[in-house]
Amino acid sequence: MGRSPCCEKAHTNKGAWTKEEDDRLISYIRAHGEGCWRSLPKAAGLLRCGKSCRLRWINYLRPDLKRGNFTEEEDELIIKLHSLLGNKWSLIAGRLPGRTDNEIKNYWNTHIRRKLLSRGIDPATHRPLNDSTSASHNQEQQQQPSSLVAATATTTTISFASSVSASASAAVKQEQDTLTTTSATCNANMFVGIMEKKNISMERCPDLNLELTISPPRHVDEPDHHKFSGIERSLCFVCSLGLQNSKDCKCGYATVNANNVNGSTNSNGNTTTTASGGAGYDFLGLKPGSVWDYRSLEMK
DNA sequence: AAGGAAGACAACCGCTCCATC
DNA sequence: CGATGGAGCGGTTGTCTTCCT
Repeated sequence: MGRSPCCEKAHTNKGAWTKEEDDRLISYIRAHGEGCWRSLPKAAGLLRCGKSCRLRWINYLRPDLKRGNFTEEEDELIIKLHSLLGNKWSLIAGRLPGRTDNEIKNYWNTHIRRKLLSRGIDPATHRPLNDSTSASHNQEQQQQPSSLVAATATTTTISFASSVSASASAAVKQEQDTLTTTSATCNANMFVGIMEKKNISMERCPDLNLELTISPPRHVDEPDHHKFSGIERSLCFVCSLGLQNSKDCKCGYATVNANNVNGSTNSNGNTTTTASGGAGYDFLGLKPGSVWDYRSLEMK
């Protein structure tokens, strides 16, 4: 296609940033805000590529960054999220306030990978290293149509490695409780479809129970927009993921919601509606009362 | 004390996604 | 609807530091 380079490499500095460059970048962003990274270097008087400026700001200079060592809780959360999301570092970073994707990626490669290996866990699959079934299991999943995978899945728990800390175990237990005590039926095929659409590989969730029944729990203070035509109903799994306008919606929310939106719809047609107040479920640490908008994970 | 190995992390590169024209 | 460009992401590399012999 032959696109132009993002900057004139001949006239840009590379390598470590100097204090002066940092100061220039900070003061410029303080004055003008983030964005327009391509034009920022020139405007700020920096001999740097726009991408380099963006990276320096996001990974190092941003005022809301949390520096210092990762806590044990953060460790376990990263492991848990990685088992769900794979190498989606930006998504994982979105669940760890003050941490950047680059930081987490580096930390994973230098610390957690080794930590898991020492526990006898494959960092890539989150299954025991000597588990001969894991490889073939994954292979089967890749070869089979998703519907077949769903039909043949028989495990009943979501496994986040075997030797997690007590606190992480409690968190997992809480999520499992949330997942298994809800009412509406999750169509396994639909779930696989969502996972595929969102690029979440089923390989990453090897033990994920595809026969889960899943929905937000019922709550006495359920907001009115969950009561379709005045009748209280549970959201289907698609809607619970924040994909209320999806054609995969099975609960009818999409249809009803088209006429009764409590939020906004962006140019993609993706609703950014969230439930206000009321019911609480905590899938991946969502605030009580929120419907999971997948994009909200990208918090940078 | 010196030098090599390993670890840690900042930064770069190339690709993809998405909005705009 | 395809081309284009900006922004963001994930993989990889480079360099500095620490550890070990």
